[in-house]
Amino acid sequence: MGRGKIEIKRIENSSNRQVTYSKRRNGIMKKAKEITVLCDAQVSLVIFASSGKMHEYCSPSTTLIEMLDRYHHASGKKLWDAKHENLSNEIDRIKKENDSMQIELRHLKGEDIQSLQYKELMAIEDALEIGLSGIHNKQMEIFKMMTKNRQMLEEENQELINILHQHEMAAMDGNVREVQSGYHQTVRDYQSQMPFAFRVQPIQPNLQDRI
Amino acid sequence: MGRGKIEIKRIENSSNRQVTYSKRRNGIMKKAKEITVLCDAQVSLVIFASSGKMHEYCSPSTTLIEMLDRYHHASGKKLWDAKHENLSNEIDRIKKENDSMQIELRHLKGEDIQSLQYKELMAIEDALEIGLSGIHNKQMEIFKMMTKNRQMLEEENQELINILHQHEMAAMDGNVREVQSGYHQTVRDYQSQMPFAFRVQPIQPNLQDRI
DNA sequence: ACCTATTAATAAGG
DNA sequence: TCCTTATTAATAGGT
Repeated sequence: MGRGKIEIKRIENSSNRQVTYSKRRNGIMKKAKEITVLCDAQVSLVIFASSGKMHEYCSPSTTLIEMLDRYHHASGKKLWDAKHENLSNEIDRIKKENDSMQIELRHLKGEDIQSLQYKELMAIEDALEIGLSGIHNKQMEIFKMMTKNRQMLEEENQELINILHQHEMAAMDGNVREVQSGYHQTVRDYQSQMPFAFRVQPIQPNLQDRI
Repeated sequence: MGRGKIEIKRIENSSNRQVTYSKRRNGIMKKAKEITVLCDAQVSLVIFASSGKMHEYCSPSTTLIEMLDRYHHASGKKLWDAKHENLSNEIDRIKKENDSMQIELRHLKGEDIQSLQYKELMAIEDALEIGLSGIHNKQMEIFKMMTKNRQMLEEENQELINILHQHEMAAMDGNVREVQSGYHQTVRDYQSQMPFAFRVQPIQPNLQDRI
């Protein structure tokens, strides 16, 4: 029912698929509402797009939970117990994952290694050394950054001292009134003659957060 | 879409209502199947007629339970009783624990450390060094054990060589008959004069498993 | 999001 | 419930 007939098979063009999805989703929702009104039926409709986004409809005279209760009664399928079992299984699975990670962590921390065999010790040693070298590289990187930052601050300081010195010299020359009245202008001039990097602005804005 | 237009309101004629119900129910089911195939969507549809009779559709790639699970996550609405709520909470808790362990593991392995702060790097470094020293201690222990074991084997070897030598000397002395007839007795004598540790018995029973 | 030619759904009747 | 068919509704493709 459109400009052409389409086969009922996955729409490969993803943007067409998305458009068709939302049109047809609206269509189904509308049909669900209509059958609810026309025929006194009760409908629960849950749709997940392939993107994972969910839409739902539930007839206004009921709730999803009530529908599921009736489903349970009508079909005999135990949603609750099955759900319970699923959750338990998932917990078991995750707990196992947890345990093995915990063991790995303890081994890396040098704990619980009494019963380990030589090969296992070697593997752990390798992992630790790789980790340590990664950390050392990162530390070196930070160290270099700090050194560079310190140098820049020192140069900036020196420059500021020089400027201050010039300022004092100018004041000592006795031209006090000009200095007082033109103070702000003067400072602005000094700023404009300073290279950008030496202005009083954080050069490594978040450096303090990392140290 | 029929011989005439109808208003969307309850169909009062009960037999008309029933006919329309089954036609439209089929229509919705068909639409649900179509959107599933066309758009990669997942649909769960449960319909109760006013008679109480139930019909359902669920996309073949999933189950109602799975859909409800996803519903739970996507909407945040609680469908389950307290028991299930507890299980869900436990899953969340364990998953969080899992995640933090995973992060810790990755850090110890020198992964994902780009965004770390200096203090954190130091802590990881300390942990790695402690772990490494634990591993080294254990390795040293194994090494000492192996060395000791080797020494004992060497001494045992020497002792056996000496004994063999004595044996050969006795044989060369020409007392061949006595050696032949008394062979087993002789060996037993030699064994009884060996210190316990030098007997041919595994001194570190499972050493081979550890190397 | 809107348009519209075309197909699909279905109301009424048997 | 199934068939038929006139009619309305949904929607595919394009803008």
